[in-house]
Amino acid sequence: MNAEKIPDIIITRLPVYLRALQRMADQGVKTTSSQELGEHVGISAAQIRKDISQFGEFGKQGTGYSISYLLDKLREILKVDRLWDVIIVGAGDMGHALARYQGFVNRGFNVVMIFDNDKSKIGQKIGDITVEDTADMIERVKVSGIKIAMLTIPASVAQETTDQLVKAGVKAILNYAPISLNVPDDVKVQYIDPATHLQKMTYYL
Amino acid sequence: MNAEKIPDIIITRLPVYLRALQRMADQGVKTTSSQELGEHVGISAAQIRKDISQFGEFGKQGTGYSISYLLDKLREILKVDRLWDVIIVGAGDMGHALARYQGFVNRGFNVVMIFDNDKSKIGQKIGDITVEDTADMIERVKVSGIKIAMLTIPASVAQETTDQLVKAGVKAILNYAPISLNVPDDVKVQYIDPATHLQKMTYYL
DNA sequence: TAGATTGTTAATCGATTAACAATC
DNA sequence: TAGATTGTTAATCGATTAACAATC
Repeated sequence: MNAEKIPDIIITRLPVYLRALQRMADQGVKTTSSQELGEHVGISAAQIRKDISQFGEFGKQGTGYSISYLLDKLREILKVDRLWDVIIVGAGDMGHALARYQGFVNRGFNVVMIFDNDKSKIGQKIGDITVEDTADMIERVKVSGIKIAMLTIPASVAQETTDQLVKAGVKAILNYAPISLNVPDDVKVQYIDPATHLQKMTYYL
Repeated sequence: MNAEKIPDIIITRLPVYLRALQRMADQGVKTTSSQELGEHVGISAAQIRKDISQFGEFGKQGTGYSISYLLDKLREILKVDRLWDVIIVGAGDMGHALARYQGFVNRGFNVVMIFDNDKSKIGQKIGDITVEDTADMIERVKVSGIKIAMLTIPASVAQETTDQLVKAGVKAILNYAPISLNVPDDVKVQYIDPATHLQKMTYYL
C-alpha cells in the first residue's frame, strides 16, 4: 500500500464507492467503469480514477474495473475485510433503532454491547443483547478491546461519556448527540445530526 | 445579504456554528470570539471569521460576537428562523426514532406526516401522528406544499420513492437509505448512513 | 488609553478537472 | 485490429491560513 498520506477527503469517498459497488455486485454486474460508477454516485469519472489510483492499479484499460476485485481492494483499504465489534451507548429510541439495524454485519460491523445509565433500561433485552450499566462501560470496553462506539445519548452528557470512552481505549466514535466533541488527535469522530443536515439544505430552499 | 455565490462548504459549517452558539446561549453566555467558538467546534478562528464575514459584519473588534445577534443572523441565513413542515417516509425503527425525536422543533423543523406502504403499519399512531399510506403521499405532499422529506426505507425502493417525492415538489431529502440517489439539480440530498461513516473511521484504525 | 478581536488581503496549500499516452 | 478506458500529468480552480490595519 502507498506510504504517502492519503487526503482525508478521498477516504471519505471510498465507502461511497464501496456501497455502490456492493449494490452492483448484488445485481449481478461483473464489471464497471469510472464513468458508470461516477454516474451512480454523482462524482466525476476523473476523480474516481484518481482516488482509486492512490492505492494501486486496480483497473484495466479498455475494460474498466472488475467489481469483485475492486470490492476486495476497497474493503482491505478501509479495513472492513473483517468484522469490528461496536458498542452503542444510550438505549433510547435511536440506540434501539441502531441495535436492530440489519445493515451493519455485511458492511463490517457487529454490535456487541449496549449501555445506558437508566436503571429501568438496564437488564432489558434488545434483540439478543442485554442493556448494561454505563458504570461498567470503561471496564467492559477495556477488557474486550473494543475500538468503536456509537453515541446515542443526550448532548448534556456526551462530552463526559466521550472522555470515558477515550479512557477505555475507543478510537472511533459515531456521535448522534447534537454537540461537537473534543477528543485527542488519535481518536476519530463522525457526526450524525439530522437537524444539522436539514439546516444545510434549507439554505437553498 | 451577499449576492455572490457562497461556497457550499461554508454552508455546511454554518449549522455547526449555530448548534454551538445555541448551546452557549442555553448556558447563559452572552458573547464569544472566533477563537472561543473555534475551540468548541474544532475549526480555526480565521476560518470562522471568514465564513461569517461572507454574510455581513456581525462582530465587533475588541469584543467579538454577541451570541444572540449572531444566532439571529445565522438562523435567518439558513432560513431556520421559521418552522418547516417535514415528512417521514418509512415507519420502521428509524422512522419511529425520528418521529419521536424531540430535537427538531427548536431547530426549525416539525414532523407532520409519516408514510409507509405496509398495511399493518398504516393507521398506527406514532406520537400524535397517524401513519398514512405511501400511495397517498404525492397528493398529500403536493396539497400541503411540503418541501422536506426524511427517507427511512429500504435501499431497494429508495430511488422510486425519491422520484415520487420530487414529482410531489419536495426539494430537500435527508436520506437514511444506504444508496446514492439521483435527483434534479434543484433538489438537495443529504446522506446519513452509519455504516459509511464507520467505514471512514476504520481506515485510520 | 491599552488590549483584544474583527474583517480582509495576499500567500499558501490542496483538490479537481481536462487531456492524453499507454494499453487492454 | 479498432474502440474503450485506465492511470497520470499539468493546468485550473478553490479553500485555508497567516498576518495585520482598523477599531471597539
